[in-house]
Amino acid sequence: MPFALIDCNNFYVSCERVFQPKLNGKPVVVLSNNDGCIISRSNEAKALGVRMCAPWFKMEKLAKQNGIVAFSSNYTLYDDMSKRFMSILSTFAPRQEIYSIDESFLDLEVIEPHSLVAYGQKIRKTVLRSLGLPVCVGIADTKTLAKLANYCAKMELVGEDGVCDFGQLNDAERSALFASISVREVWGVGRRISEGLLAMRIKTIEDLRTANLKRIRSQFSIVLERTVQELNGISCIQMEEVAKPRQQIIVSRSFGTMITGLDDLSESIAYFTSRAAEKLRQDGSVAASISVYIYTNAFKEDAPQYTGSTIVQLNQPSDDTMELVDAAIKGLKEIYRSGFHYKKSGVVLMGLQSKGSIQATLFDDIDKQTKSDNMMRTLDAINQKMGKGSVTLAAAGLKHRWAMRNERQSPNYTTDWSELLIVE
DNA sequence: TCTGGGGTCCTAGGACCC
DNA sequence: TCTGGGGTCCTAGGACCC
Repeated sequence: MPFALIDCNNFYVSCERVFQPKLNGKPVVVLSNNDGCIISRSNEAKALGVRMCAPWFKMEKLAKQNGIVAFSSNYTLYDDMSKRFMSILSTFAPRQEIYSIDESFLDLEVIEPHSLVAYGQKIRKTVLRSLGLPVCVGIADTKTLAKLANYCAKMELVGEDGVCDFGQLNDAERSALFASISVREVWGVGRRISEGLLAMRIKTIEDLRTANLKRIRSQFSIVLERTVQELNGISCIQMEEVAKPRQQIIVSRSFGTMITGLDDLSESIAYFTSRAAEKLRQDGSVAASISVYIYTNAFKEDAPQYTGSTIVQLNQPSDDTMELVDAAIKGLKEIYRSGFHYKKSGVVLMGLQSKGSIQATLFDDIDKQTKSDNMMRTLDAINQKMGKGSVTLAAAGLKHRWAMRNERQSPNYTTDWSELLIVE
């Protein structure tokens, strides 16, 4: 029962290139929030030795020498492109699991085994033609293998034109292929686990596939045991068509400049909490508690370091921005210490539950609750219509001295009429 | 000067109870 | 008073992912 994994090549870079085709064939990178480090690279940038997660300030010289074009990340654009991508894919299979912003599993059970490769090609061509994004397709009997087949397609190890179907390989071919790839490339095997595996002399994917299951279970966990099963074609990880409701909502940022005062920190916390509360209401959820944290810059080893964090319980689960901000500021005051240069702060909404499931009796003051709901609905409606952050709490401030840098951001081509691409 | 942000799941260990 | 085992629930931290 074959799964396909479709993954966009260098997704963020490819999104930028759709609107600036002259960048095709050129080295391009996209930077993280705050223009901190590199999170997406074109193949040409990879060929120049630009590493994933490399700090941008260390790469600027190389960039200048080689004409690397850098963009600040534009999540509004990427999210919109992602929605279009997922919508196209949904027409190719009865069941789809959206796995990340640029990856999706499809259930290809209904496709004849001998025509899977051609079907994969059709998916590729359709996405490229209608959206301009290059993708690779991996096809196999389990999700773990489909991820691996996708990797093989991307690296051009087997398959052709960006499609790899493991069903086309016989046992000997598969073993030889797996023996040539590091175990680190397996979905679910990260740095620590690969180190542990190495100590057991398990280096390649073939080593892991043929490893003793009981030993894997006892030395590691049931998770890795399932991975080994999946490498052997036994499907243990099912498709999840309906996204589970989120368990927590995090909003955090590094600051564009160091800040020291409680006022600036309070502004940032109020602002982040407002954003988190918006997401919470979009999900139709309420939070039972909120965690607040602040960091100094760990990279500045000679500067005094401090991290503070705390969790504030709400009187009752809430989705009201003002209540959440009050709680967050209370938490911040507990953990704030003067005399430090702060680099980052953040909030986490926790204990999320569906608003509908909260018993009416919990809302002891119905009147107050209705007022709050109306206020939040209005707030969200205005911000939706007029743009993010049009109406905010005074506590979130206007100066935003802590705001992140994003000096190289592209326009919101697809979501803002005033930023449409102009063809000259 | 300058080093991302947002998630999930599992496990171990402590608190508490019988 | 001490001793013991077993169960549940919660939380913190680790590991992983994109």
